Amino acid sequence: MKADRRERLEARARILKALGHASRLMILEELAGGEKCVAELTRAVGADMSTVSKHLALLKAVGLVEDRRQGSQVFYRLLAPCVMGFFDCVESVMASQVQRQIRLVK
Amino acid sequence: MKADRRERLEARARILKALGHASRLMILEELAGGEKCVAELTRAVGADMSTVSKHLALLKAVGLVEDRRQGSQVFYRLLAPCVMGFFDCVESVMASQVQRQIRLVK
DNA sequence: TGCATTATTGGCCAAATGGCAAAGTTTGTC
DNA sequence: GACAAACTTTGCCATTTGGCCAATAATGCA
Repeated sequence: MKADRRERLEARARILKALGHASRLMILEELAGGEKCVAELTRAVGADMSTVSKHLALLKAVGLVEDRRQGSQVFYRLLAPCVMGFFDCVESVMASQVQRQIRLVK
Repeated sequence: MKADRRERLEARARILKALGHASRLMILEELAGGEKCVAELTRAVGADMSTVSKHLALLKAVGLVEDRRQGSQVFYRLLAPCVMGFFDCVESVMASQVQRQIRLVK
């Protein structure tokens, strides 16, 4: 079915879209080093806590992180460490982009 | 430097963001099978050609694809086949999401 | 119970995104 | 040059996004 493919692609797109923001990437990088509470992540990102909380809600909604309440704090942890492996590929895209720019200048 | 990290993350985010759309994923999937002209991609995506052209411009801007004019046609090809490897990871996120839903129902 | 701490939610606004239609560009053909 | 074909760009519009602030939970402690 054609609509079937669409749906699968949209599900994938939702997850990849969640990765398409610098603050969320920073959060994931932090979480790659172990679980952290919202306050810690807020400090790392450098935005309002409400903003960070929304980013976390989004990451959770797509299944990239999980949360755990402990007392008055909420700890988040990375559910899909494999996403960290994306970066090598992304870096290579960035690098070849630089090469192309150089070629254009020459 | 702190701003340095931000910048790197934003560069990464731009590329990942470009992957966060079903139509663009479909385009990339098509291109994974070899270069294709805009008309072919338009047919595959099922949107207006102008819309597809914009998606292609975006993918090109972030360095994921390259274009080549041949006569009146423009052919696009995938520059970073490694992005296709993301999907396994993304699928695993989707799968564990389903598992979590099932756990909630039980 | 009252109050502080930690986090989430709702309200609001500016900016970005994605879509089609119409106009413009480039190439090939007559 | 005129016309068609293949794309791209521009214009416009509706929707989404991301940010802060203020208000609302939820927990811990005196």
